[in-house]
Amino acid sequence: MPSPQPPAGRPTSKDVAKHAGVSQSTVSLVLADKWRGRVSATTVEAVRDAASALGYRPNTSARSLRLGRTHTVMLVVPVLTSPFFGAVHTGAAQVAAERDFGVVVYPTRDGVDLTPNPFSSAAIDGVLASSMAAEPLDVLRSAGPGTEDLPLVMLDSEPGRGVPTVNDDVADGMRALAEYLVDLGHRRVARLRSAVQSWTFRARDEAFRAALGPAEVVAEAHAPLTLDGGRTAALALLASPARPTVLVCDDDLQAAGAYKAARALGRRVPRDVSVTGFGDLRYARVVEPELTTVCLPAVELGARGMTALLDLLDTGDAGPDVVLPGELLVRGSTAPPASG
Amino acid sequence: MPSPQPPAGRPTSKDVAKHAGVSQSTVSLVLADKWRGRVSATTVEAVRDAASALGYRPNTSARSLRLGRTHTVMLVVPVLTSPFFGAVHTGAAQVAAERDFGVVVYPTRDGVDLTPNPFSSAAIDGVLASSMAAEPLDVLRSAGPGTEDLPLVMLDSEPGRGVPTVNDDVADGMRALAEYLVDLGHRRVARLRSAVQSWTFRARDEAFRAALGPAEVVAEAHAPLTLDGGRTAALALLASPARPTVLVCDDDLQAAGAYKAARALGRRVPRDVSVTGFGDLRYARVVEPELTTVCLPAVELGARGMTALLDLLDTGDAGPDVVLPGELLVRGSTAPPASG
DNA sequence: ATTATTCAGTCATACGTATGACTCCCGATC
DNA sequence: GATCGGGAGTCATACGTATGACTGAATAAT
Repeated sequence: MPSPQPPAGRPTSKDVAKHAGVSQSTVSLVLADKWRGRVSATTVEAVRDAASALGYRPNTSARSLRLGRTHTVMLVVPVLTSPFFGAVHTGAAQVAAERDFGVVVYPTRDGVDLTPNPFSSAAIDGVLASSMAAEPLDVLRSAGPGTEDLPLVMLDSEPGRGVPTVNDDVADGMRALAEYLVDLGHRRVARLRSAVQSWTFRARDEAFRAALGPAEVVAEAHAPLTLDGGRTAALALLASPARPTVLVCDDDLQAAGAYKAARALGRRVPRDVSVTGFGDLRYARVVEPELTTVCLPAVELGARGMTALLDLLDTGDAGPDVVLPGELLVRGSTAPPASG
Repeated sequence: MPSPQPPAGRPTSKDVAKHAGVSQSTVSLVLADKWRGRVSATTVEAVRDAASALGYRPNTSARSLRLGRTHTVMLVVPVLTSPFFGAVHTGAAQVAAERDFGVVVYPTRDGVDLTPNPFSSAAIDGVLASSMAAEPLDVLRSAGPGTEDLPLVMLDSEPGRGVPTVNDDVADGMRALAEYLVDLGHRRVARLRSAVQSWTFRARDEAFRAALGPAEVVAEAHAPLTLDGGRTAALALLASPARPTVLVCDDDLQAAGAYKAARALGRRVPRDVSVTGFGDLRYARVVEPELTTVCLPAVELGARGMTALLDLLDTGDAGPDVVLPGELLVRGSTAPPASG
């Protein structure tokens, strides 16, 4: 006949208390490091010993219930398969882990908006949202009651709209790129832009055009940030009667597609036409010739964004908007234009 | 003088109860769909109306505390920046969302093992772990007390060790690849393998060798699954005195590196040397010529894995081990060996 | 010697939900 | 007329934690 099992589930603070010969409150105090002036050093020691002896880990649900905070935030990204957003996630997750926060990632599937409502199933203290198609505030508002005032930090979004932002300095990168191309001698530029018209893409384009000086954009197309999107659009641009000498893409993967278009048309990169990308996570160095591109600090973007969000949660202030510098990486896909 | 604010936080089941003129229990019963035989149809209606009128969403922490289950699982992957694991995540997240589970992702950083203990900060009902360097069971055991018996499903791990698995049929893909290469006329094969020696890589290699027939592996190297890892190792393999006519890589990114090595040595792909990859998420079609590779159904892998895990949680049974077919995709990087 | 202060803890309660045990009422059965 | 059965709900409690209010003893100040 089996003796009545002691529960033997995960140990609770009560178990620790019993083991250390104190009350549950004391355990809680000690483990929350709020015992100064309330508990003696020897008791603190005893509680700590008991806790580690039993392998005690506080119950997250109970703590969340009590404190009204879940210690979990949501990261909103367009897709999960992009190395760029993977890197953003990496940076964000690292900071979150250091500050003992969990991260749940929600993919918007590239513009398809938030359905089903992701906030319904997860208990979230805040949101770190990166470049979305719709206005972030609208998105949150439409996500159901109780979410309007969820603390929010935006990545790569327009500053100064009442939401803290952490951005790449896309403008600076594009400016450097424009100046470099002009110096090479390019005057007729084709632009292969993103199909989705979010702020960050508009900002890039404006900065680029503003820095073109003697050169001008003679052809332009919009396409998804994919290999095939880039290839198809580039096919048209390269055949443009305006005869652009360089193709400036909004994304490295688009640029890789442009390579294929150029090849299909019998044009050599960079001899017959130069190509540039944007982003530089993985693709830029895979292709041949390696791609001249603007490198964005994706890991740091995620890290700084998460830092701002957690600061916002802890202190009510996310700190000043952050702008991280991009960097122009000159590689093999750009050359002076073919004469003529 | 401000009137004493009604709390005005998120509405609770008690608020719904008051609004509907019933007790909190009744609300709970109705919303959990357990009212049959206990609540009349009209009351059910009233409760539902009140709930949606107030925008009530149950408090996840309280529910978790009460039920002892968090409705959250952890997905363990080597890295976050890989399109392959991004796709696994996509599939897993989708299934989880459908069954109202949250997913938190934990990256092991490619073999660096689980530190700090990820299970301490998150409250988790189960783990879906994909190809890790260490034995999964050891990893879980070492993750601290209380985690040894966490429900677990493994992706791409050896079946029959007491843990439910969901695998790609890597063996079949490799067999098809070997036969294809032999048919092309290749006899001297170089193998560029993963640096980490987990089961899935061993299984691939064994299947490949077993199907080689008249051909044989004349050179072999281990390297990280990166561009530079592939390039460096391929440089040595291609210079091997055994003069392999084809380079079979464990990963598409490695294969892209091999392209660069070949180019550096003045060898053309596929005229002078054929190259094959493995995985096929994004990189395989970016490179030129496009890569002959074995395509793995990453999204479905994640989806089936999550399905198995949630079944395990719900019914105590994960169902039979799953094996998903891989597919040989013949593209431009393979050709008959150069004569001689 | 009395009062005030500090120290070292404990008590009790609340967070929001889910559920077994209970009550009450009305119609049917014996 | 007394008993039963079941329909329609409510009550009370537990989950594990955190914390403001309290207590008792010892020490310091007056």
